[in-house]
Formats: sequence, structure tokens, C-alpha cells
Amino acid sequence: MLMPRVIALRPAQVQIDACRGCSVREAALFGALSEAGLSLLHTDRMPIEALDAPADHLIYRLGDAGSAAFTVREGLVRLERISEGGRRCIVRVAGRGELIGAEAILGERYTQDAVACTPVSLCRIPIALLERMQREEPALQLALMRRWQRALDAALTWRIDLQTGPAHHRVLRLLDLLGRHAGPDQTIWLPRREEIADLLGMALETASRSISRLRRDGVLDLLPGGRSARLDGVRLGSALAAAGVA
Amino acid sequence: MLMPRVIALRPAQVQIDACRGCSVREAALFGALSEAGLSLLHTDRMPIEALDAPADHLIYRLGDAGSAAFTVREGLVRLERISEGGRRCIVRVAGRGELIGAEAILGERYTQDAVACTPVSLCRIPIALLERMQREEPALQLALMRRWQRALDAALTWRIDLQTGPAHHRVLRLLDLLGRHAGPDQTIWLPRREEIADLLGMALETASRSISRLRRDGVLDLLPGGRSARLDGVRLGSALAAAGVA
DNA sequence: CGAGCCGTTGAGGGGATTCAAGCTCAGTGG
DNA sequence: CCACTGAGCTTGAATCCCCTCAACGGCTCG
Repeated sequence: MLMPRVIALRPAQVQIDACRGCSVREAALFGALSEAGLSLLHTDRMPIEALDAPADHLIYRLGDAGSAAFTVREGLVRLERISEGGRRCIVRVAGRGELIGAEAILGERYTQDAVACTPVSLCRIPIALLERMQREEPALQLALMRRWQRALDAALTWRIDLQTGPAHHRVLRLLDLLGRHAGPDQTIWLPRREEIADLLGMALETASRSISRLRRDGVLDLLPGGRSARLDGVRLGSALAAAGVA
Repeated sequence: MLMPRVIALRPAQVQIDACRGCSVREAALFGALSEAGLSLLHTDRMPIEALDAPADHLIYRLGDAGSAAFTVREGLVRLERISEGGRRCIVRVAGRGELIGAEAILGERYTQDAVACTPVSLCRIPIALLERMQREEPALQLALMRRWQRALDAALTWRIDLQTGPAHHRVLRLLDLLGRHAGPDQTIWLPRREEIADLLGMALETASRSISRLRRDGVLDLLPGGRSARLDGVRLGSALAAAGVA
């Protein structure tokens, strides 16, 4: 696992326009900002950086002293912890418009590893900038806390939904959640079997059996490469209903 | 399940002294406040109220529009959700000095039920007051966010630790956590078997078997009433070590 | 080609659930 | 005083789900 390489780091001037026209701006943290605030963003000495990282690259590490939070612009990021007993466990998956690493704002160390699931595009937001923006644009204050609350709350819900009930039901619920981050034509990111196991607290083989069964049932159609699949929303829905969930 | 009755609601004047001499003040939210800020607290039109509630009483309800956060002054409070599928599940247990219901500050509805485990003493902090204090004492801002982050983070850790591994290990870890809220002479709150099951995601009978075994091993000594027990820290420690945890 | 990773599938065993029967204890009322 | 009752706890027995161990096939890459 390597540190993410900065594949594309655009100069500040270009970045202003990138933000203004950003596809996730309304959804993202700075959606609350005025135009004036927006231009402030990029005259700062610590500018927002746009960075891309390939799949499986480490974005930040648990325990690192955080100097930035990140907004996910494109792709999926997973947040992992090591539980007591050394078991790795995926706490949450963050998609478009979501904020990760916000604990850095408190001057605390990151409480998870953040790893790219797919190739991702991120905006790196230095905490120094966040602190300044909080002073100058009070609207950001509330937006930030709200987003933060939602992030941690989502992590909790995620854990609760995905850790209870029989193994196959948990897999169904996971696919349901992944389906919400689906690309066009229902293409979803399909984790490796070991990752599914870590997400759902089960053995790797159990995850495999479950996926195989779903493939046979026509719910899932694996795409070449093994990391993505086409999801039949209707069949998933009826499978969920049959399982007595949702 | 009834709404909590306000058993003791002291007048504001008395309450000032209660805060100043509060046994959990350093640990609690307003530990960050100056003396001046402290007296501000009680001249407000919406004062902090001290309230007591007996065991099993509902402090606030999931989905209610929150008008206050609470600091736990004495006793234990559990935060519950209903997961998809209707299964009740205890998200976290809060003890002395901990803050619950902070999501009210964002104007959001409560995201859990809060129920007293033992008889509890609480401080009810109106959000209007919190908003005012945030403006007038910026130090509170950071303290609030830090505490909030810690609360949600604790909930996550709690879930992760208590939901993985064999049933008996989970029970051991639960007792370890409850032990940290122990009274003098190692007396802990012992949940009903059904509650243990909800906490740990197992069947009621499994919880019972585990507790019985611990009793035979001398780790636990049930006290009359069934809701409390004496915990042998040393034996628990070695049991945890033997289980390969901790 | 062989090595290694990932996924799949089978067989076996163990731990947890489920179903079910007693048990203790507090409260109630005859 | 004592049977009656119901709630909570315990314990047993049977079943089943899931984990572990294991073998095998496809794929990429040196």
C-alpha cells in the first residue's frame, strides 16, 4: 500500500474555475459558500488541491496528524480500522460529495485509514483554510458540522445495517447501498471477496458463496476485471423483500 | 415506556452553585467555560435544568425534534436504534460527564432513543442556550465539537468491538466496558439478558449461557435484584487475555 | 512455464439459534 | 398462609448456519 501520488495538481488560477463549475459543488462542503467566499478560497496561501489517486491507494493513515480534510469528487473511498484482535474492518464507504477526514479540524489524528476503492478524484482542503473560512463565512460553520454529523451518523447506520442478520441478507443490504453509488447503466463497484468479508464481518468464503448465488439468481452480472458488476435493481429489490428486510 | 418525570427541578439561583461545584464539571461540556461564562449560563431565559429519572425511563425519543442536549451527571444512559428489520440495537452507553443528544444543536431530530439504564441525574441544556454560548464564548465551540466527535467516534468503536468475534468474547469485552463505569467496590450495572443480546447481536439464551459461565468462573457475582453485579477485574483481565483480546 | 493471487466449491465440525421445558422470585388475591 | 400468575433467567436438545480447512481453476506476470 503506497502513499497516493498526486497525478494532477492544477495551478490555483485554474482551480477557481474548477470549483465554480464543479459537478458536486452543491452537494459538497462549499456549496454553502457565496461567490465572494468562493474566490477567497483560492487566494489563500494554502490552496485547495485537486488530486487523483488510483484504486487501492492510501489517502491518509490512521493515527497520522491530519493537516487536511477531503471531499470526494469522483469514485469511492473506504474508511478502515483495525479492531481489537487485529481484524480489519471497513467502517464506511464514501462517495461523490462526501467529506472525509474531518477530525483533522479538531487537531486530532485520523481515526481511520482512507483507501481508494476505485480511481478517485479528491479535493484536499487544508485545515488552516477551513479555520479561516469558518471565521470569515459563518455559514460554513453550520454546513461543516452538519456534514460531519451526517458522516459519522452514516458510519453508524452502515455498521448496524451491515452487521446484523444472516450472511446472505447482509450481502443483499451491501449491494443495495453500493447501488446508491451506481454509475450509469447500474454499474457498481464490486469489492474483492476479502473486502466484502471485512465489511460484513464474515468469512471470505461465505462472501464468495453469497455472490455466486446472486449471480446464479441473475441479481448480479460480473463484468470483466472482477471489480465491477451490473446490478439488477428489480431482482435485488425482490430478494430484499423476500429476506424480510427493507 | 413513559416520559421521564422531572423529579428534582431546582430554581436557577441554586443551580449556579450546583454547576460551580459540580462533580463532573471539568469532565463535562462547560468545563471549558470561564467563571464569567458560567454565571452567564444561569441568567439566560432558558436555564439549564437538573433532572433525575428512574431506571428504564425514556429521556428522548428517536425522531423527536430536539430542543436540548443533555450531560449525564450520574448513572448510565443507553442510546438505542431500531435497525432495518425491526431489530432493536443499543448503539452506545453514556456515563458520567458524557454528552448526549448533541444532534439537536443542528436543528436535527434525535437519531436514537435515550433510555436510563440506572437511575440517572442529567443536566438539560437547551439548544438556544448553546447557540448563545457559542457566540459569546468561542472556547465552547471547539469543546463542543471535540466532545461531539468523541461521542460519535465512541459509538463506532463500541459497535466494532462488540460485534466481532465469538459470543463469549463479546460478553467479556462488554463487561470490560461496563467495568469502566463501575461504582465503588466494583459494582457494575448488569443489563437484562435481552438487553445484552441486543447490545451484542446475539440470542437471549446465548447471553444467558455466557453470563452463567462467568458466574461459575467467579468473574461475576450477581447481586440481588438482578440489575447489578460485582465484577472481579483481575479474573476478567485474565479471561480477556485468554480469549486473545485486549 | 511456474508462481502467486483471487475466486470458487466441497466436506466437516463447531458454535449459535431455535424450540422447549423448568426455575426463581415478586406481586396478588383468595 | 398459600396457591396462582407472569416475568425474567437458566438449561437442555436438536438443528442449522457459518467458519475452517482444503483442493482446484482461471488469470496475470515475471
